[in-house]
Amino acid sequence: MIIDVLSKIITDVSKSIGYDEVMTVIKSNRPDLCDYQCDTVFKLAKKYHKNPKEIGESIVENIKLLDTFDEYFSDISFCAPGFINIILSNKFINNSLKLMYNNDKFNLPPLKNIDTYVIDYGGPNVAKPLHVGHLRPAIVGESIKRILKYVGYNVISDVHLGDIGLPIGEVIYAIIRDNISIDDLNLDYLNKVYPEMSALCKEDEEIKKECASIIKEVQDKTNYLDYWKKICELSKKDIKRLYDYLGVSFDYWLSESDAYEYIPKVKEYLESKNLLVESEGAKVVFVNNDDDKINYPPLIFQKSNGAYLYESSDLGTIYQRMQDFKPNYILYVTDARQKLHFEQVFRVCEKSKMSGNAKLYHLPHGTINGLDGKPYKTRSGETPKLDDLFKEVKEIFISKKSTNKDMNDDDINKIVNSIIKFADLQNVRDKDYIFDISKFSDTQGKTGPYVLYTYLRMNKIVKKYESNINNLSNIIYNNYDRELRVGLLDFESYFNTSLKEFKPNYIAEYIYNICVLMNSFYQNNHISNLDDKTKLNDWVSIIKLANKIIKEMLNLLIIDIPTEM
RNA sequence: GCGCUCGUAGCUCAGCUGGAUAGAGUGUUUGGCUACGAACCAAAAGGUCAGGGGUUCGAAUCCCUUCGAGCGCACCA
Repeated sequence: MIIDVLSKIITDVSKSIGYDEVMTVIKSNRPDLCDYQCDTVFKLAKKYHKNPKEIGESIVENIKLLDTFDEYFSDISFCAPGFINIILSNKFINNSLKLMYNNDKFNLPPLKNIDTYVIDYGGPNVAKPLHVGHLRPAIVGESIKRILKYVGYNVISDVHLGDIGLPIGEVIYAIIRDNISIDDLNLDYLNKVYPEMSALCKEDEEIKKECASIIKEVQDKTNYLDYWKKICELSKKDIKRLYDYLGVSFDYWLSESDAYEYIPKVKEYLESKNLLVESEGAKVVFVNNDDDKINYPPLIFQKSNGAYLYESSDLGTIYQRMQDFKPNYILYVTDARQKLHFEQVFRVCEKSKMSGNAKLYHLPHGTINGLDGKPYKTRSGETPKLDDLFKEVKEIFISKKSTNKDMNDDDINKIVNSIIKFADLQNVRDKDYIFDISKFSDTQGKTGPYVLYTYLRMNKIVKKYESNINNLSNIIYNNYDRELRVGLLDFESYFNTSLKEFKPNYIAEYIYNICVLMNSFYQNNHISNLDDKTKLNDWVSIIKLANKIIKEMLNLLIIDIPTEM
């Protein structure tokens, strides 16, 4: 990476004149002055009790003496109060671009170890239609999965459906109450009765208890199994349909109920480690450590009525994953509000050594809020369905331009997907954001359509003219040209941050930056009718590289490119 | 009560392992289609970085404190 190369050069030179410190180079925050900068001179000044000017200037002088200076630098200078300002040489810029074009994954370094990741995302409950709250875990998870696969990790994805918790007991209660036959059971009924029962159980303790005993019987496989199977079947089909539309897919469609056969094993295991304790009628694991400053509530493994919960099935699932997949990492993409839950589960794994050497991470995502700062609801107080959100965005998109209604449906769906996904994924993963339909249907500015539009108009040029990146000259023709080339070099830095932090927003940011530079280039440089064949080859090559990057990065954000727009 | 997030332009947000003049989008005002696609480009205006204190050569960023918002805390998921 550019930054590593420059850091090493400066560090080596500094060492050679007696300053022992790793010199870190960063992208310049004064692009009017330089491309990259190094601020470590301040540190040296303190360490060696010298004036930063004296140190900085001597480092710069010695870099200028290097035989290889022209390979990398066009200019390097010391700037008060303590910055080393770096301007890259055309040669270095262009050689780096060639490397990106000619190598797989734009010259990302190969992995040292091909680790196995299990990634758990989506996680919807059956019997409930997917609503806007399900959007984030699905696409954030899918995006992280694609990023990990892109660099070459072995990735196993699991939707982990919630199919055997209390809400399902509530729905079965209603089915019996309303005397619905299995054949008459349908999605509309489930959609209606789920929120109704959830409200009822909050009010009425007795009914809640009955629902709890119903689900206990399902867990024990003693009763209601035909209803339960039918509910799961109906829901799963509907959930798959929407995930298909979103481009979200899973290697495994396992669910909480699949974990139940492992719960006795986990129970036995925890008992063998003397971790399972009876408390207030329930079986719990105390997860506090001696040096904890705060008091963590115990993990409830088994309720006093004998039923199991989310915590128990999560532990069962970990048991199953360790046995079947032998992962190095298990990632959970869920709502940030579940932080404490995962802290408890992970602590049980750690105390019991159940997860061996595998690392377990909760990758929280923020909530989609309304303007009031609370989880997004419609005016009537319901959480809007995902189906309706897409329908609405589609309608708004079609009405934006008179020609849009003539587009083919496939292209429209791709653009609608790009609007919603780019609007979502550009947000920092673990922060809440405010949902605004006008923002979620915008096609101008920092949006999916802006990126797609840029790609398509550039792609016409790429298709029209021949080019060969290996013949790239060392000329950079003007500032628009230069800024685009230097901008492309940021790829590895943005990508690696995304990968390291499991945050797709850095990739979205990079794509957008490149598009801004491309549009500016496009508007100010005209390629058609260029007589200069070298210039033509150079420019088409750069655009070709930029478009290739955009296409592959958009795929990591689950955005497909339409044929036209 | 304890804990976790957070407070930056009218609005929605970046920037937070300390560095130069705090950046985008949107909105407002203005200019650009007889040149490869105007879902674009160019420019202007807009900031006591919630308030106060501290550490530092240097603080939106680190520490303390006050105020304000959201979320989580034993048998829901």
